[in-house]
Amino acid sequence: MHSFTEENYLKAIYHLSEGNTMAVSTNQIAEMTNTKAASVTDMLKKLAEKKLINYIKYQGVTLTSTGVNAAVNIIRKHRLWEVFLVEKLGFKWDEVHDIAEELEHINSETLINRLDDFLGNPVADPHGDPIPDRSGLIKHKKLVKISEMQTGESGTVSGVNEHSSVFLKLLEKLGLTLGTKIIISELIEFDGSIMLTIDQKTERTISREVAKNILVIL
Amino acid sequence: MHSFTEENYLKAIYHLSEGNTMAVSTNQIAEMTNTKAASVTDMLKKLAEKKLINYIKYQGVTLTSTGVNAAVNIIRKHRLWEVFLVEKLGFKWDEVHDIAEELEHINSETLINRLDDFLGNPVADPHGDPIPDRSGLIKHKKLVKISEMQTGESGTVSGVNEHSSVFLKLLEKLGLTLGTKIIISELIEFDGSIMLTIDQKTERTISREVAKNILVIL
DNA sequence: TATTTTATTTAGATTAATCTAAAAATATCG
DNA sequence: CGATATTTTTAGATTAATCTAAATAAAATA
Ligand SMILES: [Mn+2]
Ligand SMILES: [Mn+2]
Ligand SMILES: [Mn+2]
Ligand SMILES: [Mn+2]
Repeated sequence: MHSFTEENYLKAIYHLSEGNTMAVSTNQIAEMTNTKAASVTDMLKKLAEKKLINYIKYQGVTLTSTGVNAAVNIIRKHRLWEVFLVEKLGFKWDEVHDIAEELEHINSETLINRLDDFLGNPVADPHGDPIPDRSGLIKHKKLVKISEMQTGESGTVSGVNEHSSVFLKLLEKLGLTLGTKIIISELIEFDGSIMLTIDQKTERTISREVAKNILVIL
Repeated sequence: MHSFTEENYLKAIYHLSEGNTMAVSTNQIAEMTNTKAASVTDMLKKLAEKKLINYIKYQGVTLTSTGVNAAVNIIRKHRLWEVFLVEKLGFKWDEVHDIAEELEHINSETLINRLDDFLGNPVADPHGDPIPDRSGLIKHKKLVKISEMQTGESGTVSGVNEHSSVFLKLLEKLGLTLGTKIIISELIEFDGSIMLTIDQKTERTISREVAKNILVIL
């Protein structure tokens, strides 16, 4: 199969491709993988050789369909392990990412499919991100940033754009964990901060910066 | 911490040291790790440098107490993951070793201790091998090979000396899985094979070779 | 468009883990 | 004990992944 390192590059390219249709640049990959551009170029040659990416010198890269499959499979494993850690071992949602970074490289189709069944075939990980099924299919939900909502609109917190432990801990403190129902009560013009009602009870104001990183289903 | 490879060498040295008090030889390690003696020598220098082994040129190696701790911790992880795979994911006892070889290198003290609790702090893995507790303590049971038992003696199958899938599948076919009660009915002088009664019901003959690899508690 | 800045690639080294072949040490046996 | 066989170590290469510094291509800007 692919090496630990190759897998991490594939995953990085996949995440950088999400949303935009553009090719991914060498520097973007270097930043995401904490390496230098020269190292990335070397690896890109190798991945292109293996037909996992489309690579033209100076023009950036896209994943081939084989490459997408490989990346999605790693993401499937990552997210299922995160669910396991939270649901079965009692970890908190801000504690599981680093361990899942290791577990996602364990190689066994049977293992991951049995884990999937054991967990009850979850559709989302502890951060609300969708879990690809065993055929690689991802069911994306229509999510909106709180910062894009209008006064009076309501929704359910269902995802985050920022996965750092500090941010996730903050959301807990604010009572804005997944599943929480919110209603926008006021948009403060002065600094863009947002007043909202949480679970029909608490009234709270959050900064635009925080609002941009919380995703809701309307 | 230690690299994947270093961990595998430590584990190999530990297993080769079990039982005998002698120092372990370069060739033994090479055989166990599927490498060549020259590669082993290189690694031994490195492990000695890190104070994980006592190494004198041409004289073989022993683990230091730091080395033993490291090795025991890997074995703890290996065996707990094996229990998880069998008890929670429904794998059979002959299917889990290779996956556990990968999982044993996942680095998280918290993870493994929570897994331990989740599994109900098992004392033995699916092959009957003892699981070190979080302080590294191993409770060895007094086990006897069937080949060393006398006519009339009885006991409970509680371990194996051979972990290959073919052997484990054979034991299942013979009805000699862990927990099975046996009574020695006759020792066949001609070829050393052994007749025994399984669970007070079935009468069976097994070869000396098979008998040598089944361990019982009297 | 020419110049300057930025991004990317190449060249050349380094480190970890491995190997083969040769040299050196130890063990075995007549 | 000394010759022979075995084991272990050293020497020198190789491969994967990384780096720094220099060269080159592309993009931005004056
Ligand atoms: Mn994650
Ligand atoms: Mn996640
Ligand atoms: Mn095992
Ligand atoms: Mn086992």
